[in-house]
Amino acid sequence: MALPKSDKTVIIVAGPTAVGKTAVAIEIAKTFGTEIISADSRQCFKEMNIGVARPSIGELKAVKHHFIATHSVKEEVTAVTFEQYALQKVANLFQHHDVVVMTGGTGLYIMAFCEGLDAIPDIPVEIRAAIINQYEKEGMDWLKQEVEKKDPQFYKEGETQNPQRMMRALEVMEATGSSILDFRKGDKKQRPFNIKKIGLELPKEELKQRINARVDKMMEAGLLDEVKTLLPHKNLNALQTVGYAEIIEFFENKITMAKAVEEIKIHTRQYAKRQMTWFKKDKDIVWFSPAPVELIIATIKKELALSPGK
RNA sequence: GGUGCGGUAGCUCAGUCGGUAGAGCAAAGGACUGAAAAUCCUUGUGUCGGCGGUUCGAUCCCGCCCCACACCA
Repeated sequence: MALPKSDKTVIIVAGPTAVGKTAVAIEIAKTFGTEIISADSRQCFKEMNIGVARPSIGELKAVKHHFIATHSVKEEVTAVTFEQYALQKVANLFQHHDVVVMTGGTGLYIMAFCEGLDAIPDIPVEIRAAIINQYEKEGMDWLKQEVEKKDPQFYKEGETQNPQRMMRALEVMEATGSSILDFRKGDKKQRPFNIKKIGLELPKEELKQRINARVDKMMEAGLLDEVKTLLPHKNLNALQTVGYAEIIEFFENKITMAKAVEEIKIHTRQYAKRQMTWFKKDKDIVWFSPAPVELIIATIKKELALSPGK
């Protein structure tokens, strides 16, 4: 590609939950006198704080963060929302900074930012609602029949056991008349800036202990109260979240509090593993231990000095 | 001490009218293009409490013992 090389760089700090991304990102941002964009599908909600491990007030003050507590759980936030938000934000920040830091654990959001998503027309809300409604009433068999009938290609190649993917395929077909497969070009967009990706990882046992400790701290910090105020919204997508779903079950007397806490720990571990599976596939990521930060920063500085365009 | 009910996968439990056993959860691995902290896929595992007896064959039937729980004393 003959695109002119940019002297602007986004440093992305990825990794599993509870590995210590926030602290590292803040140190990097301080080093470069810049700001942070959070790539987290749950920390963007202003009603969710304790349970999503939002950075502390002190941390947020130390370095300006974006996409934190910017949206309401009542809004629909997706990977596309993030892609647009982050591209806009980065463009603004580059007016005064050469480096911007992005950190977060939502792999799809980071991918959307770095490579873009294939353009698919917006789906009218009525179509989506009707499909969800009917799926809830008639179940997977109905969904499969519909997709098999209307988008046989997807039925052959897609994940026919996965209701979310099947409903997505169906809504695209019904709204556009074309298969979602035809929209998936899979080509990666070029961004007008450089991207450096670093990953943070810890030995499994150590991460487990950090997760356990963090969950206990969340309980002490008042997770129960936070979830209680969100009970009226329990069906919203934002509330389908580790740490919230389990406490909701407790409030509904389905499980004990001890059980809820135990399940949060387990589900957080499973989530961390899924994150690692995603990020390990990305060969652009250079992996580090979260400590010492100095090593990470020294490596970044060296790379930036070598990087073309400046 | 007596009676009852149990002891089966890491956990909760199902099952075998006698032919060496299975679900859910957990665990391990994976996928992922507009719900992604979501959703989905794949895969183990067992001296079936112990010792005897009956039987061609016992985890299943019988006896004794051990352990847990409940009730009665």
